Amino acid sequence: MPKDNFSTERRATITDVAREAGTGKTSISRYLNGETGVLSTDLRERIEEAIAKLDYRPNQMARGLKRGRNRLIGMLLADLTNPYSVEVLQGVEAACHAFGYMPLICHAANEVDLERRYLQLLSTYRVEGVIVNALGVKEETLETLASGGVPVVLVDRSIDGLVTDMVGLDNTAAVAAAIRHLDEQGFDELVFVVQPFTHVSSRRVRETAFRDTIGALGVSGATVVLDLDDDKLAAEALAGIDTRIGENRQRNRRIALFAANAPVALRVALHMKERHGAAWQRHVALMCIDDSEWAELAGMTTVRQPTYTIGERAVEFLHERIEGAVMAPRECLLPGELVVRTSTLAGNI
Amino acid sequence: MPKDNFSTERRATITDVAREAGTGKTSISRYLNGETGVLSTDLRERIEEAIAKLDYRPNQMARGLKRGRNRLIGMLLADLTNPYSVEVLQGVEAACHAFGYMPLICHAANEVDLERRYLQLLSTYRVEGVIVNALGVKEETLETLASGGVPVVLVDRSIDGLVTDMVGLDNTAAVAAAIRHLDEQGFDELVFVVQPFTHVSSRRVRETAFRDTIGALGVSGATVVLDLDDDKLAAEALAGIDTRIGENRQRNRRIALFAANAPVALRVALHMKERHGAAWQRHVALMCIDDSEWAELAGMTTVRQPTYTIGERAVEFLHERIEGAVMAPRECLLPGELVVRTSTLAGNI
DNA sequence: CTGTTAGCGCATTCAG
DNA sequence: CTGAATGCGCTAACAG
Repeated sequence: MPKDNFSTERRATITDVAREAGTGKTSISRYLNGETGVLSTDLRERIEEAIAKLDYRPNQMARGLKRGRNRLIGMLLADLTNPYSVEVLQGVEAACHAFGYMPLICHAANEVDLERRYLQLLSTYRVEGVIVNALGVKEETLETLASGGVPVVLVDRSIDGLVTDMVGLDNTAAVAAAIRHLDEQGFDELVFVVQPFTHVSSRRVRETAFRDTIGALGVSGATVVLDLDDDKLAAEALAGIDTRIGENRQRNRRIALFAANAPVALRVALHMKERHGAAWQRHVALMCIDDSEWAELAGMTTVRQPTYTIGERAVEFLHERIEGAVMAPRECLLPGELVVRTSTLAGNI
Repeated sequence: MPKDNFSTERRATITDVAREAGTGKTSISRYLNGETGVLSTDLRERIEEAIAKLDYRPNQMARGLKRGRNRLIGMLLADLTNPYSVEVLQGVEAACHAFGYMPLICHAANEVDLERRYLQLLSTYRVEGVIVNALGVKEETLETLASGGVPVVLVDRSIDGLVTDMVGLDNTAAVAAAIRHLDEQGFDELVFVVQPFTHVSSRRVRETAFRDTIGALGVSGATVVLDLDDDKLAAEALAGIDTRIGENRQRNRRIALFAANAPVALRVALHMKERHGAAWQRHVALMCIDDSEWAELAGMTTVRQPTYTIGERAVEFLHERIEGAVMAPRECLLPGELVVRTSTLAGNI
């Protein structure tokens, strides 16, 4: 407990400190801003004492008001439930610290309305920039921010009609690598399982890459859309997968399921377990993009995204823009890493 | 895009709006604060027009500076990697919205230093209250906040020497229920696996409850400390568990592992898988507190915490304090729910 | 019903 | 080297 902190209610202000130190506010301000060497040793000591005694902390709000910059940046996340988001977040946080920013984290919980509300809120807090990983915000919503001089960098997905910096996985390469692996392991038929993808660029790119790659490789396969938010549709999709598996079995063809991300993979896995029991992995091969914590436990092959780096890079881009860099929008596509586990190994199925 | 938003750089201020609407700032302020009915229809319309035209957004910072309250509350999380945290967070967010707060989320990534830094940062941003789920912050650190008039509510764990509102799981009851279940299923020996628990109250309580309950029930058992941050120590602990399993096997006694939380359970599960192969669950029964997403996939029995409610309740408590409620510190212990899955069923092992 | 005035806590000229 | 004065955007008295 700070000595005799009698001022139990109001926090000390710069004025209090100045009075306590027997000087003017300016000197305190100078001290705070590290304009050291410009202050006599004597004065500096008095200031330090006063600050300690009063347990003074400069008010960032007031500071921001004056300077016009509050070191706040917004981070809009579509879904913290997805480990991907948390991992990216860690990179963002680390980088923020390095640059002296404070991230204002907004979790939209997959609700488009919330996304819009948060974006507005962020703008009222005058964040200096925004990192967006959103589900459905429209170009216009972000555009008003951007045209207000607030830099925006997109993570994982781009947004139609909006040209800004963006950083994410090199989906095309990742999908191709995955399929090549599956092909090498001798699977005859691939099923790509993905959430409704028309409005989410990364899903769209993955799906396209899937079709392109199997086409190029001459592997047979199809896309199945799995809507995790609609039980009825989901059930149908899963049933469809079951039939497909059955057919291929009969014809003695080896089939592999390729989930577009971890949530999809989990849903599929749960279904397969329900259908085939605890040993479901002996019946069907499953792999996915995103290396979630249970992947190792399930022995599931995945493509690991460089999530941490993605977060860092996003902040770097943002920082440059905040500092006034003016250049054409950049797109940073980082490579994924194929993590082969038993689920897709030739001998296993 | 807002009409002729020429002011591409500076955001419009209340003064701009006043000028545009041909009135004074006060009226604008009144309009913003919903003091409607106090404004003539004509004036109100002009204000609305001006606001729309200028795409004006009140500056929360300035607002907070004046009012002395910025509607910001801090949320300090020890570890977002733990699904528990994310779930609590969702409750917090929902409640914040209901009350009109904006949560400033700080993720300490299990680093005590970061926790302290964040707490300081929060105080410089003049948050109106703080919700803390921390690993190692000391009583003093929080005390300076609390004595500065900033309400604090603790989540999941209490802190020695600090008396504040706290909300979490009823650990004692949860552990007892779990052990009763294990006992009913005929396990002869229980091993409680927990991270170093001396400094984390919830772990301590769980461990005590474990010993008390097996004592009362006359079940044999022991506690094993598993330090997830120290590979060497962890390996030893896991080896210890292995021996224990071996011994009990020889004597034909049925043994069950009870992990104190999800991260511990995952670590144990991975080890068992490595040791006994994919069918490890046929060799050893494992259950834990925290119902993570992979628990269902692994068919693992758990105690599900009312995470969402915990988050909500925390905000409610905080809100009351912020509104000035003065009363003795409260402790809100919510009941867990035993989720029985195959991992601990009598016939399974 | 409406506008004027005076700060909130701080950083920044500009004079000593 | 130091301090007094000014204003950031906004709200809250206080007058009209």
